[in-house]
Amino acid sequence: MSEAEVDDIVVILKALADPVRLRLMNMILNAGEACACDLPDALDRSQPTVSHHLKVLVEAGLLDREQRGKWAWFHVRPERLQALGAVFQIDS
Amino acid sequence: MSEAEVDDIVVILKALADPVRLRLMNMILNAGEACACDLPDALDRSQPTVSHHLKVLVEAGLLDREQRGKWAWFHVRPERLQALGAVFQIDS
DNA sequence: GCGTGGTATCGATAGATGTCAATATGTAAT
DNA sequence: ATTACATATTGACATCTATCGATACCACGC
Repeated sequence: MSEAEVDDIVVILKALADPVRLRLMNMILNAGEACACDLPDALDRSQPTVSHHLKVLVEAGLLDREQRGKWAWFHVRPERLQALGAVFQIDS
Repeated sequence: MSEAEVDDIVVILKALADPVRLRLMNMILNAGEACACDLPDALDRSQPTVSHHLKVLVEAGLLDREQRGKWAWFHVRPERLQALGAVFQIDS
């Protein structure tokens, strides 16, 4: 594992290693997509806090952001999760 | 995903979400086992720092500690890594 | 028991992080 | 343009964390 690869995987892991963000990922995976407007209530966090967590996940490459009218919708990027799996299975 | 399950997975993710600990896991996975005595040099960190990181990994259930004479040896607990995989593949 | 060497814990410190209130920015309808 | 509402950014704060030096705690051989 190169130093760059370690750093990249750490970005993914840090993004997931928070209860709010893990629940976000789980919800969006299960639903297929989610509107930011529903998330503060669903997570019992303020709107700025949710916005912050969404940004972390997008910057880690784990979520895609799509603007629909005034609403922001988010999807999981599965290939980014697979990068995680590759580290801990049959690999060097 | 229950709240307890989220918290448990977050413990695993937090444990892995550090470059030193990720390299530790990778090294021990590849070698099968590792002696604590070799790790400060291998990771370019002080002995207390490495000891701290090993403790975090053991407490997350990711490593087993085995005392052999004066030396401490560590193994990966693969079932704990599989718990991670279960979250992000075919699951609820 | 005593000394030696490996490992863990303590204390301190600098930097990162989660949270929210306040505010700014964006988007669309009127 | 103006209003309304969805989202992002800023600023501040408390908490957590990675790190190391100093020190304590083992396990063994003598």
